[in-house]
Amino acid sequence: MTEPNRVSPFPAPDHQPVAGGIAARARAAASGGARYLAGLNTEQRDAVETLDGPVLVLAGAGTGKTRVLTTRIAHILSQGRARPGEILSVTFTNKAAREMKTRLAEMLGQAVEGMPWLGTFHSIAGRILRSHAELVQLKSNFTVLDVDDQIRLLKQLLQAENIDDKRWPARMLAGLIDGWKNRGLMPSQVPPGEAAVFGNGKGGKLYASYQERLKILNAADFGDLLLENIRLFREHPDVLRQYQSRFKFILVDEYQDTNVAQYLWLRLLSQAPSSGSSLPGSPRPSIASSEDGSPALDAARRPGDDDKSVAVAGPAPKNICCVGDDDQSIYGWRGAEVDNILRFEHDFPGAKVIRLERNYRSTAHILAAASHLITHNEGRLGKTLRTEDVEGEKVTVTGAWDSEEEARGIGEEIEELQRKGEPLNDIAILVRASYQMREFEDRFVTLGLPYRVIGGPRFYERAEIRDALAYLRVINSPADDLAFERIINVPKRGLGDATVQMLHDHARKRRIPLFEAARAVVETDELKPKARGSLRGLILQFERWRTQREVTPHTELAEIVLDESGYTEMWQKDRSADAAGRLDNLKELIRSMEEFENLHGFLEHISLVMDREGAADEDAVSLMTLHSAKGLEFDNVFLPGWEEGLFPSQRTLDEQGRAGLEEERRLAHVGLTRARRRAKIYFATNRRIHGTWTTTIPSRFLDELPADSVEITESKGGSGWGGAGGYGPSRFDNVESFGSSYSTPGWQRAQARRPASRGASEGGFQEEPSPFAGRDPFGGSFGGPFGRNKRGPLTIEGELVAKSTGTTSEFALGDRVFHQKFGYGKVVRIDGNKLTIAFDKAGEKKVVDSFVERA
DNA sequence: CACGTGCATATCTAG
DNA sequence: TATGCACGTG
Repeated sequence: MTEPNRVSPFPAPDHQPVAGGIAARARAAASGGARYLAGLNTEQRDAVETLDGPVLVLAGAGTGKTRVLTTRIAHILSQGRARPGEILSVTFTNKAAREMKTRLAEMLGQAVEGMPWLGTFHSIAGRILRSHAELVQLKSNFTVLDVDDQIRLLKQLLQAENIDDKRWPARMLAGLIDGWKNRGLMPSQVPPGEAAVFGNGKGGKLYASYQERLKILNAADFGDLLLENIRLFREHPDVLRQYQSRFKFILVDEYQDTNVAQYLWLRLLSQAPSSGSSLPGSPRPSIASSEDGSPALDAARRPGDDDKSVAVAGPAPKNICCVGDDDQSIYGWRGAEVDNILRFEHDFPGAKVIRLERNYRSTAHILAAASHLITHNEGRLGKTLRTEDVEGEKVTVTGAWDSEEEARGIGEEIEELQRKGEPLNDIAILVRASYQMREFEDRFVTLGLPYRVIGGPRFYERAEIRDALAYLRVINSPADDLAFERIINVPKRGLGDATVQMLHDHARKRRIPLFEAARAVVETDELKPKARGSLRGLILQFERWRTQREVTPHTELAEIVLDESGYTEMWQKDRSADAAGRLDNLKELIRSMEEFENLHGFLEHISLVMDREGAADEDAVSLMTLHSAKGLEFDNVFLPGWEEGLFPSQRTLDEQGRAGLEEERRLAHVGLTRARRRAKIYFATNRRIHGTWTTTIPSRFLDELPADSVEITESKGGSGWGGAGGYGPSRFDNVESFGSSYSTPGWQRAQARRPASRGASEGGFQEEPSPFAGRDPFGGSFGGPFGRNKRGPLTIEGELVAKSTGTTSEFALGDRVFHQKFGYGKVVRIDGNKLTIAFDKAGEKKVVDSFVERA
């Protein structure tokens, strides 16, 4: 604080009073000659310093996007252009929001408590909605429904309408409704043709009644958080104006992923407060009349002014800055509109477009491969990434006979890297579809190679977490029917469908909540004595918990509830493999409750911000889908499964045609650009699809890589068919049948390298047993594509275990053990540090002893 | 009502 | 192949 006198004009932000104020600290930092600007390149600096008017920052992969965003915020603050509470900064994921907060804190020197409007689209929209809930027929304590609740509710509606939910699954309707909401459509705005496709023309009506039900339940789904927010703004211009003048600056991360609803929301907020009367009506309005008073933040207007005086001071500039990369738009299927970013200059006239093209992440070869690949897309804004890094290793392309060999090859390469001292944390395997992961998991388990799966079911989507939350929700609001219904018979209490149906009927007739209905029904003889007693017991328990709530801390209460309800016991008794993990999750849930003031506060935020962040300290290979890899980077990246049908996915091609292909290509681009030093692509000639082996052809994307940056290598795990590795015999040999696409230099070389003596050129491998089946040099089975001897005698696997210690195992034959993935089992064979275990559920498996513990 | 069996089905997946 | 769900039986 070199200039303490300048601190006083800045009242602490309205929401989170912070001693010392971020703005003040930022400005103090700035007084040292804007140190935060040092180290930025010209474009980055331009992106940070262009504060007035709309700005689109096209930030290619690895060009320092987050850095620009956070520095820009620091810059705004230090220039005194706005207070922390006047900057709206939106991201898609909690993770991204957290990261920005952390980086900002580093930059400004302390925890960032004072950025109340930095968050995800949903959390911010939800927060605005809560302050004005009554204007959209909700109460401020409305519940945010998760997908499960949503489905349950829709099922009820389908039943009421007598629609066969087999022909018309609730899931499908949920998808449609979600899609409509993503596009900003209220029930009345859905094109009649579209509404009719579901349930013999009842789709639109169902959507409408679903919305009605939500209001009655005082609930909103994720889509509503934005959609209702838009409605709020449209129907109450005064409220809109309030936010328009509050937010002096808007920043948007990953703009290419925004959907129409988010676009509309941003557009409303980014308009000047006084022109708020002309509201967008159509989903894609163009902003007329904005050239007039665009930039011009009056130099006289300092942030010391309060909102009111600013509003009077004249039209606020549309200081919106969107950062994104059209080449990384991979969520089209989720409603994202690449169009939003492609049309930015049109939507925000006078916009300045800044391209960040200097890549700080990857070596030249990797970057060349990724850039060249992506040029095959047509609809793009166009960027040319460049690097000053070394050339590095070429991108490798390796063919494997089948997916098992692929996994073996990658496993071996990883062990080689490991021997060279490469940390496993710097290695990732990125797959197109999650089912590809299994093969790698199996392989790593046998190798004793630590790995972690990123993505998958999110923490709060897990059944045990939602069950636990449902108990708490019922305690918190007795009228939460969906929660009550969820746990009424969990654990089993003998209260099945019949009972629930009865309660429903009663509740509907009397127009009372289910819980209320239950209370009434137990006083009657309508239920059998057993069910009645059981239900009464449950009601009494809830009433007791509600009383306890007044005197017990909420974390403790949660423990009591889980305990007394028998829920914990239910999982303790469960002997399935994941039961232990579920109990851990419950503990984790209770631990996370500590961060909140009370039960109510916890529940209000839970569905929006719960994230599981697994223990990441351990050194392990990361395994994830390409989608969940976005935003991450690793030194070494393996990209298996580059085959037609799988990648690009046939289904995407069928459903989306050319657009689908382009999105798949962007996915490939994302995959490659995750790599800092090594990118290794694999494809298999044979892959099992739903149980049957199919011969595949290499992905067309391989042909789109620049020959100069690619090296064709042999599979390291290729001992399977004579150690030759190379390319599997397939119809692929018949180049003519694929036209010219396989005549690229890379392929010619690939062809040339193939062992001619193998003479495996006649197709038809799908039907005929491979001539090489069983011919592996170790005399064992090689687990070829025909599935024989899959779990045969000791194979070469044994030799691949790099870290066999030679010490004898601490386990004895017959020991009862537990394994994270396979559950409980008995040791039936010991071989050094490798155990063969007969698992109760998973059958016989060979694992390394460090992966099991005594049960 | 709880449990077992048979059958259809099969991407990616934020909030 | 494997999982989830819808139905039928004990």
